[in-house]
Amino acid sequence: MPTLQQIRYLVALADHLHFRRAAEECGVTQPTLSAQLKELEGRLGVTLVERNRARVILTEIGRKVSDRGRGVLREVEEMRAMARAEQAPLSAVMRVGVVQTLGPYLLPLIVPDLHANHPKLGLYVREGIADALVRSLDDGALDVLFFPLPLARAEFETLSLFREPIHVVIPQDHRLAEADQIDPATLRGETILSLEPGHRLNEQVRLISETYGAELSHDFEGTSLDTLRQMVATGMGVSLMPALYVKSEVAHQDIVVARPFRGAPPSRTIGMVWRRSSARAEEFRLLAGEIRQTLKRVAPEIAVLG
Amino acid sequence: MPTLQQIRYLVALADHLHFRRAAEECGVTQPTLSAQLKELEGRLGVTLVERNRARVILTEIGRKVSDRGRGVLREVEEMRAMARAEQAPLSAVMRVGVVQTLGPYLLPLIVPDLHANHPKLGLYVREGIADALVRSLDDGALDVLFFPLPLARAEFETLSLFREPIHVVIPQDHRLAEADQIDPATLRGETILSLEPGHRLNEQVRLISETYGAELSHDFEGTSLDTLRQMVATGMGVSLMPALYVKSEVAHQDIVVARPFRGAPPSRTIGMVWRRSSARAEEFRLLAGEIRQTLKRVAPEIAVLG
DNA sequence: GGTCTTGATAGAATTCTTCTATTAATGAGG
DNA sequence: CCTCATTAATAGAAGAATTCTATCAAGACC
Repeated sequence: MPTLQQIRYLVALADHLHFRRAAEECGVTQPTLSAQLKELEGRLGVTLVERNRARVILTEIGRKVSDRGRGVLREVEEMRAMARAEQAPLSAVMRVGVVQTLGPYLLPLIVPDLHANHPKLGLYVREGIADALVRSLDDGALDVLFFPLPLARAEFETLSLFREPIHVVIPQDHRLAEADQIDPATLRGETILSLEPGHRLNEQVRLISETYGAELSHDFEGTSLDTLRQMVATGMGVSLMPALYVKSEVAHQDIVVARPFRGAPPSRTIGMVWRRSSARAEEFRLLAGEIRQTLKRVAPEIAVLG
Repeated sequence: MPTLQQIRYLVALADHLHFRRAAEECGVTQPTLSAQLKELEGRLGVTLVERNRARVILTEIGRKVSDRGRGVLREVEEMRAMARAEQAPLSAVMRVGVVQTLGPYLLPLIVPDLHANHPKLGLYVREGIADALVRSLDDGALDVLFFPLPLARAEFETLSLFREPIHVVIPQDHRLAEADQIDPATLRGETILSLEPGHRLNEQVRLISETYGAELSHDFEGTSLDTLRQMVATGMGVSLMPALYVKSEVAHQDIVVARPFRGAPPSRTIGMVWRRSSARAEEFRLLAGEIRQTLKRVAPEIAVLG
């Protein structure tokens, strides 16, 4: 196989048609370039250059090979440029996974700031349910997750971002809507609508329901928080939804209303998760810091952690 | 600069996601591949691979770099293939220069055979007058010439192909047309039309005219043999033209006729010329051999040499 | 808890690359 | 015609790099 160095020498020679000057451009001596060019000819099995003593002429094949060589060197240069760009943190594509119950309501809050501060940071976002995300993170298809904690996996490193209160979502004319805050005890006997199993939020809602003696509906399970909200609006029951969803989709309309719990509200903790072996851990921590700053400003209703 | 070897290793690792197997494919030991990959990461300044002990995962940039690397290796492979194809003689582009008074009448005779025997031989043909052709050969724009000999240039190597008789071309009703062959002495006093200066044929015609006491016309000089033939047809004079042109353009029509000289006819010798330093000399000799064979068959009126 | 597999590491051997010094060939100029 | 300058090739030594063998450390698996 020819070496890149040899290709460099050939291209330089094609440019200068002069051994000494070509060698100079490559920062080597003329015998070095002579020898390597001969070696290249040997490896390719063809004569690339007519050495005329008086003059240097590329053969037809020499011209073709050096043209191709130019392409090779250009590609290698681009490869190096890619790597250089990567070295500046938060300036390359980051493949992000986020649970469905969070992505559409969190990302619009943080992405504008991120984009403004790091215009070269590309976010490739994939939404999914817990299982699929963890698998993708594991096999390297994703770099980092925004995910409900805790997530007990030794090979992952996690970092808490914020605690997001769970609110009660009820029809506007529901009896519970009368109070500004919901006493957990008043949930007893209510029908709670929840997402289908597989969502982390489903488990959490089930837990809260059990704790306060509410009935978890198994007949109707939503595939998204939006369908769940529609179901609540038809009077099929009430639901428990995270604060960022409420902020985004419930607060500004009035078919259903959201009420916080009284006292210490149930909440879910959202954090970032990446492979412990990831090369970009530092970058993720940097990112977390910025996200916290942004959230403190744009979403005071959640408790930023760390 | 990364080396091609390192790129090979990275691509192999990207394929196998396994150091030992990747090393095996590359025909080296695992520590070699490990070390070179680390070296590559050092040179690029980025982490390409997450070394998880349990598993190997490419980083995002690692994927991008290895994809680019695949492109680099492919280009290098094509370069090698080009060189390999070149090694089979008469299978690459040959840049041929030929004098205007010969090209259109010789090449149709020899190209069909050449193409049949060497389908991959590409002939790039450029016609021109002597001076321009010699300059192009000299500076490497052409590989070989078909050219009237002798051509005394120490840096060129020549090889005779054939001797082409010069015929007398005359209007059909001309007094000279009565005989089957022309006695040179009968040319005395005739007006001879010739090509403009710069053509080798012009010099030769002038010489013959002087020898036999004919008048070389300076008022009308043709830029091509075809215009010369038209001028002969209008009765402006007679002309001297080489046998292959006669065969091609005069024999099958009857406004003008061609007559050979009686006895030892004047002739021009056509040969091949290339730079002594050319890498393809052997190929040219091979080519000459085939051309001679072909000409013996398709053009018995010329004397094949060598 | 032992065994197997995997990739990293250390140090030696070898192979490649490059350098300096010199030679051979060519062309220019007196 | 004879130097002088220029150019690329060559030889041999020095230096750099790659690769190898042997070994280690960390998980995975039973």
